[in-house]
Amino acid sequence: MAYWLFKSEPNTWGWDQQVAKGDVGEEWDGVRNYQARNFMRQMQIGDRGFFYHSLKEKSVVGIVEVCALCHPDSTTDDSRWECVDIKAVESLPEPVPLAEIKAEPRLADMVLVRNSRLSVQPVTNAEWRLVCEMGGL
DNA sequence: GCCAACGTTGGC
DNA sequence: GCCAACGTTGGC
Repeated sequence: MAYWLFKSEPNTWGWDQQVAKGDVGEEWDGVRNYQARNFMRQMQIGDRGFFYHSLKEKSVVGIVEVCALCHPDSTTDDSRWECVDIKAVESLPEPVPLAEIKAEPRLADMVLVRNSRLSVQPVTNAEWRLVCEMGGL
């Protein structure tokens, strides 16, 4: 199983909305970036991901699971763009702010630190465990 | 609100 | 195929 990170502007699509969708989940649509799309193509059912709020919050707030493989993005007719579906699994007891991630030397190579603009990112097993721990899981 | 970093576009 | 110009994102 692989780990990922999904980034969203909370005023566009927030964790509360994701949770409200329940086990049905929701398309992670609107991605218009080849790198991000290519990562979504690699995802398998059951892969886990962090849900990150950008802008004012800048925190990892929850954990999601991939519940549908990559398919055409329903928000565009452009066949280049595809996305997976994800569903909320659980909230982090303690959201992990970007500042804490940056302050942790073992997380210095996280894509979130290295390339903050990429909206869908891979996360290593070690990074996953550490951020879960920092979030109180 | 500003600006740096990055990706995309289009002219040559 | 290169590179300048432009647009977008997101941290500060």
